[in-house]
Amino acid sequence: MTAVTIKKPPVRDRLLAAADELFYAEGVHTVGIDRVIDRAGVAKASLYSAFRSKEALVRAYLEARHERRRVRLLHSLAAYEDPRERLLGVFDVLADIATAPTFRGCAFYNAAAESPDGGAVQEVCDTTRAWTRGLFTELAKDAGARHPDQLTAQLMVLYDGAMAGARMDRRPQAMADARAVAATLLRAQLTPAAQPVG
Amino acid sequence: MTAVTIKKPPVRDRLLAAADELFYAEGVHTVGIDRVIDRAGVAKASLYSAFRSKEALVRAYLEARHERRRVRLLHSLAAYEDPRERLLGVFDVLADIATAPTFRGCAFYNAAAESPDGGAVQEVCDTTRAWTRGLFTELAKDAGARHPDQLTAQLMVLYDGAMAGARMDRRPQAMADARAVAATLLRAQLTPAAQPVG
DNA sequence: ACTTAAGAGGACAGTTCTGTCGGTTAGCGT
DNA sequence: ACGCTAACCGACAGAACTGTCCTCTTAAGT
Repeated sequence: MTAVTIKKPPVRDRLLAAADELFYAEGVHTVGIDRVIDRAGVAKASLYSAFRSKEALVRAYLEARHERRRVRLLHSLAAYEDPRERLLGVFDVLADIATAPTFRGCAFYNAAAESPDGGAVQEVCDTTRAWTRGLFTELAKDAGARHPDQLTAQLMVLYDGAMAGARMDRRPQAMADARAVAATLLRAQLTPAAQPVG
Repeated sequence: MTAVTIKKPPVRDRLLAAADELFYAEGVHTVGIDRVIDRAGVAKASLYSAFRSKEALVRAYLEARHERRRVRLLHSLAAYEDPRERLLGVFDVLADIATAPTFRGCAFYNAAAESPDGGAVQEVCDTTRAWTRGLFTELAKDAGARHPDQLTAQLMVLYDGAMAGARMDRRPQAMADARAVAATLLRAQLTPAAQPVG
């Protein structure tokens, strides 16, 4: 053996790519293993050697989604100079995502809708949402918000609502609506005249 | 025949009640017919005489949900005098709904997440959302909003986001967050100083 | 050239799902 | 008392699903 570097065959990647397309487009429960291995061009035994079970594949699919979105967001936001623009830039990225013809809403919410509570899916969702919340808090602080935690909670509502609305109404414009609301909220948190919300 | 009034046996109601609990709690695709008829205490043949197929049962389940929510909303909102309070009252109703231990987000979004696009589920969702949108528009006009259509779009984002956030984070407080944002938006649409968002 | 391991392909078991059908029981009006 | 219908029970067909296992091919390393 020549000090093999843990060996990383493209089998895993092909499986994840196939799972990503199918699971997102039709739901993790609707799509069976056979469909995935067919599209990946992989034997069933190979799948079960790469992943313990279908649930493990679903989990990996969601984690890969999260990682890609994380990178994309951070990369896009890095281009902004003004911290307020940067915060609103999140919704510009979402608008981009929602215009894709394959867009079908939040992969995590979708998976959670058809998965048992307390399972692996919920775990990944919690992690993902915690990261998003942390991002918003950071952005809110950088933008000079007076109540970053409150603004974070409100931005999460906008984030979730924009994703859900764009999906259900097939209307990417929902992202712009959310962005407009976010701009209003941010302005209110910077203007000294705003009163605390009760 | 004694001018039978289309006959309405309780079988259908028991089926719908069982379907409501199970489909909402675990997802329409996860729950099989056998589980439904078990809980309803109904024979399988009875189910298929009352509904053409499982899809028809799912559709009826969603339509019944919509009807109940419609009645509940209209009834609750009728108690308000001030039209602005009435608009925000929608989110108070949602807060009530989200505190129920069985709350698991929007039944329509959940069903859509695991159903093929363009099917019966999407149809019911479209109808439901159109009604909700109409309600918001009406409330926005009554409240004296300057741009009712714009406000409606934003309220839809808040509605969707509150439902999604409360579900994913197991945090009914998201409804209050959305209400606070709605109050800010409404105030901005009434104050002459607000500038158009764009 | 030989060895070895990875992966394709597919059969298989065991379960579960939807939808249908026959046989039987209970209730209800007449 | 009788007949009719609604509904229960269960068996069944046919398909689809997850996960395991076995065989054959292929490619890479020595």
